[in-house]
Order: sequence, then C-alpha cells, then structure tokens
Amino acid sequence: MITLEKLHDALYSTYGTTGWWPADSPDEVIAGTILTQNTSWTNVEKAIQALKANGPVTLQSICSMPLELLEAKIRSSGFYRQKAARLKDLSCAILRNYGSVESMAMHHQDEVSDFLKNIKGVGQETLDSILLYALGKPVFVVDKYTARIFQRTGLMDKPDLRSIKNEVHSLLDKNTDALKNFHGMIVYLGKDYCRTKPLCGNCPVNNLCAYATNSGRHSD
DNA sequence: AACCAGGAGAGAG
DNA sequence: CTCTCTCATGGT
Repeated sequence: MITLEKLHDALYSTYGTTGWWPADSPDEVIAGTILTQNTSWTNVEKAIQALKANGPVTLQSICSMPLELLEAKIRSSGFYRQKAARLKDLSCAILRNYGSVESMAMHHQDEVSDFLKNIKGVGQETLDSILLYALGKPVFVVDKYTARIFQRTGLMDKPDLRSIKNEVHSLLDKNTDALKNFHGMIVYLGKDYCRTKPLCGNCPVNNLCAYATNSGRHSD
C-alpha cells in the first residue's frame, strides 16, 4: 500500500532538487506555460531560444512584438497561430493590469486567479503553473502524468483535480519550494523514462514509469 | 509512418 | 457536466 509520502520520498531519492521550472525569469516562465500546452518541451525550447535571440524574454517585448513576427519565432512549438495571439494578449493584459509580473505577485492569489482565469488560453494547468512558478504562490500543479500516477499506483481510485490538490497540499502544506519540486520530479519521471522507453525496464523508481505513460499500461 | 507531447476552448448532447 | 473536435510542429 503506497502512500503519497512514500511516492514523494521515492521520487526525491531519485531526482532530488530538480530546479523546475527552467527559465531565466518569471516573464519567461509565463511564456513557457503557453508554449508548452500539449507540446513536448524540446519544441518549446527552440521557440524560447528564438524569442531570446535579441535579448531576454519579457512581457514588454512580447506585447509590443508584431503578431506575425511572434508567430514565426514560436512556430516550432506547434499551434503557433493560437499561441502567438494568446501569448501576446496575456502579456499585454498583465502589463495593463499590474505593470509587471513582480507587482502582480504582490496581489492576493484569489484576485490574480480571477484575473488570469478570464484570459483566453489560460486554463487550469496554465493558471496553476503561473501561480506557482511565476508568482511563487503555494499551489500544486496537476498535469496528465500526475493524474495517471496517482491512479495507477493505487493512491486514488478516480483522481480528480480537487482531491489530488487537497492531498498534496495537506502533505506539503504551503511550502512553495516543495510544491515546485514535487511537480518537477513528476515531469522528470515522465521525461526521462516514460517516453523513449515505453516499457521502462530500468526505471529507478519502483514500477512508477509503467504507470506514468500510456504505453506499457496495465489497466485503467 | 503512425503516434504523441506538461492543454484549452468551442460546440453538442 | 461530459464527450468530441480543432489547433500544428517535431521527434521516435
């Protein structure tokens, strides 16, 4: 019988401190949250490199960039027309309302959430990723892998967003760094062992890789 | 060469 | 509220 704490500790003994989210600044985190939607991180990295070609990625530079140029730069991340329009709108909206990511971070979580939720392109996971990784709010980010792992390890019968969050929040309290790293370790688990090696023969964390991907599934 | 990647929104039932 | 379709590139 696995517990959430055991899962967390098993991951930690393998991955330790991951340093997730990889970005030079909170502004770059926000760009990344849009670009990575249903897209592999390697494709996102290329887009971010292109954005960085003439200086750091800032909301200001994205907001003032011509849409066509932004589309061209982020093309490698897929869905580039949608993403370019949404990323530009989001960047301008944050600047208009708060002036900067730093001053947005000083507002209360609920207020910022209400603001972001009403922007097209910001769904649940993107919202939580911005809250946690760009603003430092204590929110656990639940992605596809997380739900699968929680279900297939037997941690939960039918994991839904709310119950996953509740359990993790009660384990890690409001420890922002721990919340960042738990999600980071789950990303690493999927990235390192569950994509190119579907059978996950040498997964370092007991049988967890088999649970983290659609390939090599047992039963749902 | 099909299949999928850290999703989100619009429309239908 | 729960499906289903669409958006699109790049790696395996």
